[in-house]
Amino acid sequence: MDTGDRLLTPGEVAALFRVDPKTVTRWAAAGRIGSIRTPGGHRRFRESEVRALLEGEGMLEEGEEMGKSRNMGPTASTGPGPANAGMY
Amino acid sequence: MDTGDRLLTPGEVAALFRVDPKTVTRWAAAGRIGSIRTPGGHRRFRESEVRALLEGEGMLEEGEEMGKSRNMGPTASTGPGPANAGMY
DNA sequence: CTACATTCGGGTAATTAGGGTT
DNA sequence: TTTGTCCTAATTACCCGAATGT
Repeated sequence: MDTGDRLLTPGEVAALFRVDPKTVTRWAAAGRIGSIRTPGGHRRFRESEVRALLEGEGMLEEGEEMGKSRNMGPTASTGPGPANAGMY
Repeated sequence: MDTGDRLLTPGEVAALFRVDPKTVTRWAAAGRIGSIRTPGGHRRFRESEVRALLEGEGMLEEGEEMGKSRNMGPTASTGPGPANAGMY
């Protein structure tokens, strides 16, 4: 696996997540995503980390339509579950 | 590989379906539509999947109305079919 | 050096999530 | 069973001027 430590700008990450670049900055400020700062203060993000966040819980299970059984299974957090701090 | 399609916000999908954003959120929670979560917890939907759901009603003719018989037999499937888009 | 786009900061609306109810 | 509306809290989007990167 290529570590792919290519650095992405806030605008690139924002386009991938369909959010505002300012939002990506807030993620970095909140510690939800690692960031590298340039000497001038701008942020850069690792592509590998961004991709991991994108596919973290997107297209895993896709099988349904089989009976409407309310499967109260355990919360299967597949993959690197980011510590959700926002839970009231 | 990279799906490379645009992401839609719940409000966008709700406007396409003429429903409340809350309903779209319920669809995602029920697993009827794939969703990508931002680190902040908000959902984003793939435009290709949404369009497939919007126009996918025409290729399968399933005479199925709103549930009047609440008899959930073994073959009671309320759905147009497995719209699996996960091809890796 | 100038020119342009982007990204800093903060501050304030708009949207979304979640639960419960009709 | 599905959808719509109520609420509160969190997240996100757009506003500005100033600084940074190419």
